[in-house]
Amino acid sequence: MVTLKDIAKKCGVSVASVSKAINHMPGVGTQTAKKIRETAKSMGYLPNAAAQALKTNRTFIIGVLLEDDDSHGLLHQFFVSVLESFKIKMEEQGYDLMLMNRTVGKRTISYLEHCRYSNMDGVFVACIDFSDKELLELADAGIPMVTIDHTYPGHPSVYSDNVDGISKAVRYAHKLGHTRIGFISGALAGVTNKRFEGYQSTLKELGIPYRDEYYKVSRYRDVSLTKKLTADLLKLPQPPTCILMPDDYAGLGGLSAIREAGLRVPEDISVIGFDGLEFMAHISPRLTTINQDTQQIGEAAAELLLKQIDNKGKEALPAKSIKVPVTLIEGETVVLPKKG
Amino acid sequence: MVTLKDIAKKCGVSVASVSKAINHMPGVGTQTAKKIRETAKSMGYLPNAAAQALKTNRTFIIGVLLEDDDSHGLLHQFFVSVLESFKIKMEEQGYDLMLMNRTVGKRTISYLEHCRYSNMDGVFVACIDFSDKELLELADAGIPMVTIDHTYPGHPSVYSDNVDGISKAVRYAHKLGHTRIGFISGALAGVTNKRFEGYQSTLKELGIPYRDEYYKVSRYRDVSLTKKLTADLLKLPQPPTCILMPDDYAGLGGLSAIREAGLRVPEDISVIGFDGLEFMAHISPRLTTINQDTQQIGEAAAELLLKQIDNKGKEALPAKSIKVPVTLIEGETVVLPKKG
DNA sequence: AATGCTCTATTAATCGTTTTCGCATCCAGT
DNA sequence: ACTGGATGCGAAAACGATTAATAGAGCATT
Repeated sequence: MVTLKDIAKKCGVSVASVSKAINHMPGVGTQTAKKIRETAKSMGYLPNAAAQALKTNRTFIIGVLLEDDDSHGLLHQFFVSVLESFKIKMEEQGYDLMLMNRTVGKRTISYLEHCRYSNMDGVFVACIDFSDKELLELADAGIPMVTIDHTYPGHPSVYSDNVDGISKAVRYAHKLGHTRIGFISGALAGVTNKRFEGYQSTLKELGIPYRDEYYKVSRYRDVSLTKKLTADLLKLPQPPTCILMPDDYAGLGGLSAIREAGLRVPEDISVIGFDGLEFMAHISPRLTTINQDTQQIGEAAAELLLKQIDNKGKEALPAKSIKVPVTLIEGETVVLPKKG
Repeated sequence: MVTLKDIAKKCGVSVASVSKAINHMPGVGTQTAKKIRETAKSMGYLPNAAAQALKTNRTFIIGVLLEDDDSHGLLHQFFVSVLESFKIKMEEQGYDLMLMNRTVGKRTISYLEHCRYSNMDGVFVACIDFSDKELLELADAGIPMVTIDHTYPGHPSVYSDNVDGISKAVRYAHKLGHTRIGFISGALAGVTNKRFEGYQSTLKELGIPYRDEYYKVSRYRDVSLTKKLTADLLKLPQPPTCILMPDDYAGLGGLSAIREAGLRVPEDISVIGFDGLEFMAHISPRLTTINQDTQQIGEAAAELLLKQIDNKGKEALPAKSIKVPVTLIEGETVVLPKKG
């Protein structure tokens, strides 16, 4: 392994000069600096991250927290898409992404401990259960952090315009003639509340009375629960003609319940999803859904996190959050309702 | 931040003793050691990873290479599932996973450089293009490495029993009465060759003549190319009655081509996928497919990598690889062929 | 010629650990 | 009482980098 010392010896200068030359710091002659940099390159020098971290207290490591209830965060298409975009942006700035966890070598540690142990410069959080004690602890630790879909006091976050998303869905269904619009939401949380708000307010705006039996609480990405709740909706004496799903993936359960009830989508029942997962475009019928702009979300998250990191130590930033607009993707699952 | 020094001061002992006590090394009295460990815990001591890495030359960081042609490795369900399982196993042993990349801070570096810079203890590689120059460079660097689906000389790997997988598919189709069995494979590579081998040999065994026009080369996960090739197969004067797809995801393209040709699955054409992706179980018709045991693959990969890491410096291991059995998941996409 | 200034380059301290080595101390065995 | 081997502990040298302080050289100004 080539170290500063090796380069120093070869160039006949001190280690300090080499360090300065390589980092483009003042205090080294132009000629010397050039020569140093050249030999460094020719020797294939690479700084030692550990040594740098130890000395500078900066690791350029970002922790990624993608936990799900069933610990399958990485399988969550939506979050992974956001992560991809986040990753690209962060890498441009020289950061590495490390997956966080609660077990470092047999014994269990907390997220915060893992964070401190690895000396992470910041944390990216996208998950389901934001009320987790460990997350709160992490949020309180003063480590730069950005969250998706949920805001912790003192930290910035990025989220889709959920109110508008559901509103767009309801309006679209209404435009095509639906008035009996059911809504199966995810578990109760910030995002869900916003969506419910959009649901209620848009119904009101359109002059459609809110019917409590048309609203069900499922869980995000839970296919079987969503399937069951969809079946329940279909059993109502006067079932909805259009159903909004918690998300595309859970929506698969909804579609399956409808099939099993002997009904067809969209001829008998219309369905609208949420997320805009890639693979949904390839299955039949193509799901009409509210698309979350994962690329923009990821980039915004990166930006906010970088800003926080740069600002560390100075007065706290006003923790600005960013709301990302959503769009409706017109698929094949919404048509005029049958007369009934 | 609590350091060994702080603990030493509080306990009235030397830093050396503290270090030894905490690491359960001999050379410290039982009493002293106990006291040291207790105060360490009470002070909330956590070792500094950078310092440890610098001193010991071990980082407990594993690089994860999940690149795809279109750089969407994380979106690849199959690989991500394997990664999940790998991750759990590695974390148990105290390792952290870091996503690898080619850009660290503006300038582009190679995988190998990234690896060296961060001082990774090992690398997990799962991707498509194994002939990438940079990968070869990485494989030659003598860093512990494990690959999925491809074997580099000198390194262990884990892969599904691809020969048997396709063989199972062909046999299953044959058992249900198919003799015109088409095969759309992924791009030519190790895995594909194995599968083709299984295809040919099983046909032969069953006494079905191999027909070149029934074999097409697509690319893994490529929906639109697979769609086109499926359409081509259907246009044959005597099209196959059952088609094996490169993988479940690409298979969506196949299904879509069949629909667009005005045919139905499975009534008109039977289809068999490969992978056993989770979400496939939720769409209709449920895809009959060859399931890869992602959990076992991930665990095996972890095991092999750990063994290599432990063995570092000693004589090279015989680079044992592991073949993981596959199973056929009976879905709804294969039935008796129509007479024709 | 003395003074002051700018520039370059070096010395040395430091980050938090691990680990080798040496010095006491203590006890058993003679 | 003396030797010899454990045993417990500390001093100090690394690991590879950054950075403040410092010293020397060169040049211009008075």
